[in-house]
Amino acid sequence: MDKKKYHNKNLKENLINQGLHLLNEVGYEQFSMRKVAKLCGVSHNAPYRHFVDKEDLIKSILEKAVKGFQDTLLSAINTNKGKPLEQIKGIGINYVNFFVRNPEYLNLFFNSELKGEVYVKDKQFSFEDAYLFGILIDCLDNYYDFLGKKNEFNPIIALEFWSTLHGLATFIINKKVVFLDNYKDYVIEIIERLVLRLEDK
Amino acid sequence: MDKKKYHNKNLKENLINQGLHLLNEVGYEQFSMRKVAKLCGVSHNAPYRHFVDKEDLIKSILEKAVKGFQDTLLSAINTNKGKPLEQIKGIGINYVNFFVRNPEYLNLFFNSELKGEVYVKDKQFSFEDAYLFGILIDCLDNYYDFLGKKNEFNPIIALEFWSTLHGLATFIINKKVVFLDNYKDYVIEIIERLVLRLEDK
DNA sequence: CATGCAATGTTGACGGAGTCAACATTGTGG
DNA sequence: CCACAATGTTGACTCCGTCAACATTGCATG
Repeated sequence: MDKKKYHNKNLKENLINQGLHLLNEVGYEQFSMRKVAKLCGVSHNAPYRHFVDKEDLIKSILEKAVKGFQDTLLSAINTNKGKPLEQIKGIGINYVNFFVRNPEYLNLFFNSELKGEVYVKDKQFSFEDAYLFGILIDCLDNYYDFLGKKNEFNPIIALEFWSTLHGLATFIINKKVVFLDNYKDYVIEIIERLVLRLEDK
Repeated sequence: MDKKKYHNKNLKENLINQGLHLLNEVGYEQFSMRKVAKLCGVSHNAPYRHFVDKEDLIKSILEKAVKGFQDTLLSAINTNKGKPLEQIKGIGINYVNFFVRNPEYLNLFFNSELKGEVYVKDKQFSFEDAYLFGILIDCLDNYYDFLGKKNEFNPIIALEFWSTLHGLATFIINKKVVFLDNYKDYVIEIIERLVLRLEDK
């Protein structure tokens, strides 16, 4: 084919895709610019024509990975249309599941900046990354609307909900908590405790 | 002094201390075996007489760092003797504060294994790392005792409490949530919401 | 169509890193 | 006192990120 061509035409996209695979396979520590270049059948310096440095490439890889994350959350919404409570539970479960299946991303998503768009600006605080939590917050907001008390929605509730999911995912991935049978049941239990409180106050 | 001596007598301890400082100053990414060796005024291979590899040295550094973490939590207990509720709140605040002041440790503590001693073994799940959460769980257990319903203590409550704190710390450190004024007030608010539920059920 | 420049890719080099092997020094127990 | 284990040094190897110099390609402009 055109494998031997000097100009690749879409090397940039290739680097991102191969980089994504490499990251999943060997993890962040073993990830290297030169390995990605080799996977693309290109010299060790070719990537530098498309990314200013390693961090830049990784950032692009993460943007793609985040899309997968968002799809996971959105699927919980789409399979529970008209049932906002079920949507919330589904998002919680899928949030944890995603990181259990892709543990490498847990740190990468939250350590680097990605796109730092402000999502919600409250009088108390602001959520700084629409990519990562926009869906969850919209969903909670929607639930309050469903309950007929839209104006009672307090962003701090979203923050607490989100924090709990995230901590839980962290501990499960790193085996700080080991569930003796399927962990999903306990994730659901915690989510239900959280949801219960949403109604209360 | 005895700087020039061939045998250092306590190089191992020195490597851990200098390594701790280096880790705090330059972060995990920039941390290197050779830099630590240089800080100790020793050849680049001397550390290998005391640690089998880089991971081994870092593990030792973390064991020391965890002691600082535990001290932070214990201070909340000691300054609130006889007031278990205040102890819990204090632990929550100090937990978040510790990682805000030492953001490097957030990932290091929870990604590597440290000492994987099982702390609580329940019929549902087990907490696998006494170092990291033993104090918090004891404190919650103690609070239930104080309330006169010791047998109602459900480990899943500890898991939820702990997860929330951890997620919160993660988001604050990585600026996913930016508090417009002092973040501590909001941490307290979330902790109080958590504590409130401890009494309920 | 020619040509010249920007975009893209290659080669080579550099220093920093982890770690292995061979060697040097020291401290200690018999 | 001496042999051996413990500890430290030197040098080498490979991998890595990245810079500089050079090569090739494709496209726009005349």
